[in-house]
Amino acid sequence: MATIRTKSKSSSGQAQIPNPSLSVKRITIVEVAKAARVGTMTVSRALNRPEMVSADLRKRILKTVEDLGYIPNRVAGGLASGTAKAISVIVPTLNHPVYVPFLEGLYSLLPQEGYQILLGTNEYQLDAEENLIATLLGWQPDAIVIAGVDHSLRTRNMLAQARVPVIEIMDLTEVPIDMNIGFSHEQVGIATANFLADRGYRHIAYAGMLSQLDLRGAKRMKSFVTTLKRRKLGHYIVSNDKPSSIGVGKTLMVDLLEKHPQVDAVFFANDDLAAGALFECQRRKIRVPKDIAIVGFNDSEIASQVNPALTTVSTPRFEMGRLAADMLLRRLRGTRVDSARIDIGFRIVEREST
Amino acid sequence: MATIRTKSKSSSGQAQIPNPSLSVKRITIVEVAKAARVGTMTVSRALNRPEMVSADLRKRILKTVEDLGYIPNRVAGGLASGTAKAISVIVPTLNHPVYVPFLEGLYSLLPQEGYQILLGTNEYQLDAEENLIATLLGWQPDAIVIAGVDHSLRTRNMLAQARVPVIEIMDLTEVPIDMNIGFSHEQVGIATANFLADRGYRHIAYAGMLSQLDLRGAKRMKSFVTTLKRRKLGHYIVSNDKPSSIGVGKTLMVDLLEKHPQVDAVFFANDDLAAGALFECQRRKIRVPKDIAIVGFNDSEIASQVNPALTTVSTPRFEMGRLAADMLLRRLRGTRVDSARIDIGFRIVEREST
DNA sequence: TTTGCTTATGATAGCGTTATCACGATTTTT
DNA sequence: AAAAATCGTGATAACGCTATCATAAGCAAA
Repeated sequence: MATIRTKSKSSSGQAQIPNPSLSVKRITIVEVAKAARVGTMTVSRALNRPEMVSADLRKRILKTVEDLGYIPNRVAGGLASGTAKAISVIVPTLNHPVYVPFLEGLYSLLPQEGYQILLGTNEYQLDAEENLIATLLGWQPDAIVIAGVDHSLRTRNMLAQARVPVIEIMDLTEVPIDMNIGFSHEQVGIATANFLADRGYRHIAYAGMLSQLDLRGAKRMKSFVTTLKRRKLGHYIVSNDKPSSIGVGKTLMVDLLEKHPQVDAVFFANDDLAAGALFECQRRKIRVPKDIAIVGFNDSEIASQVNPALTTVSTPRFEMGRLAADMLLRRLRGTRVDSARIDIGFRIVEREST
Repeated sequence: MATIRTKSKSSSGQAQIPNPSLSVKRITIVEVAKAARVGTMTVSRALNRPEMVSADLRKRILKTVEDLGYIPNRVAGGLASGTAKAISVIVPTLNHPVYVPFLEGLYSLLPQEGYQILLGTNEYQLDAEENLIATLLGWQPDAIVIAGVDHSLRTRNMLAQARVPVIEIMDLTEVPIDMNIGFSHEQVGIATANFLADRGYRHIAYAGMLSQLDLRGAKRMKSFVTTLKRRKLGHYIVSNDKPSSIGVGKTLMVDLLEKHPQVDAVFFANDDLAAGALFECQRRKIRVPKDIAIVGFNDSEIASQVNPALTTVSTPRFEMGRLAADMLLRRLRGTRVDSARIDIGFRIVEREST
């Protein structure tokens, strides 16, 4: 099937906007002040602390601002005030269902308080993280949000020296750099192992990425396996180091069935993987949960919609983002934040796949 | 199933970082210059245009920078140079499978060239778009990327007056503000209608959101229906104004089967909706494509993985992002960009659901 | 040798805001 | 009525960097 493009004149001529260097001078606060016959400070106040300016003057200034189409230069304002009204956010990747809901949680609160989010992704490379943080710190953010609690020493130092609120999310640590919101991945592994063992499964596998690529998954895997061992049950591991996706879930399932045909339950590193595995079972007419039970992780939408619906571990990602934003805002307002470390918990959601 | 939290001391005491206002003075370029016994300009050059500084001096300066842990203040630099090295990006929402791959395309090129992405979402509200743009323009971005080609007059004016490269994406228009990369949603509607009609389907439906919430979907729907009419085929529409998701796909399918039981093919506004509908068919033992054919839109991963795999319209989202980034970078480097409007096309991918 | 041309470095003046202090004009208190 | 406090406004000096011009040193050309 060939790519379809519009038949007619597909691409028109030159770009229409002239060279910016020739452009007319932008309107600054000085122009506004002149036009409104006041000082620049009064304009600044009318915009930022309206209650400090008398009602009629404020009205006049706001009208002038509107008429001239003045847009305050945040870069200049940031330099002058020392606070750029920006918050740096570092996540491993956007290409994973976990981080988007978390970001939406942040976006649901921060912009309306005037904060711009500066998003950086390190694509799971720990060394890239250091550069990324240096870059993001250069914007003089008012706070930093970073996924995970396992950072290089240099990263920790840079973050601590930034002398700015830092919040580590998605995982828990006993020694946060500053604030920390998340849940215990070790506990997830234990709970899931017990859940499956209690339901009578005897040959239980973990499937996901390992090592650097999914540090938190590795934590779940470790405690999952330890728990199974303690309960003297068969345990198996299949892994794949490609970025997580439905297709990789299929591969993992194929792999698992080949290597360990006796397996009767699998805990996947996330719901996409679990769904991919489920689809593969459908194709092979393997009955879920009768022949094999599947447990996902995150409670993404897909988990509740497939047939059979997936048992999974519900993690409050949106809420984590919102709570993180809320804690930061309170901290930035100067309010004391009394718990620097919040265990937001998780829940096993039992559906039809176990 | 109760939420599980770590048993022990769940939240520890106070945040560890002291009040920023008490903090020691940050290291600036002046400190570096003093320590390296050079002028500030030489430090600036050593960092930004290393070829302008003699090799030994450069080495000394870079070592000093390293020793002191100096991080250049981009806000100050941006103010001084007039270019903040930032690019504003406006998308409707993150909560939709289309925008993330597009953003990844941008992220695959812009940060490595030193540009920070300033991301804003308007959650589909056109009036929010104006505020958002004003906010983002305040950062003096070097360029602006915006999803869609249908903007309010005010928005168009603000963008044009910003005197900065603007690139509209995801859709095509004859009158771009500046640059434009996308494909024709009208053509998608026509092509899909013809595709289904040619395969013998006679009672064909469109299912998706309508109106403001999905302007581009509405364009597809319109030309889809027009084409069906021209071919004298039955056409039906079901819609729902909740944000698109797998669950909504199920609802739409339920709705459709109830209102128009004679339907034999459906074109969904995206793959998530289509997948949700497919899952509902599975539950009801409706055979796809025998009883009803399903076509999705976007070629997201889920489309190729479900059973039966979904026929869908492949849209190059990542590539669109990458191409947009590439065009912007060339423009920012001063190179002439010879086509201001690119029709990137689409492809119907036939799989098992038709 | 003198002149001119590079090249490497530094001094200085902004960039567009906001913090701060100062100053009248009011209002309140004594 | 005088003194004190409060309020609204503006002048000015940063904020930390880079553009620009000036200068010194080195070297080639005349």
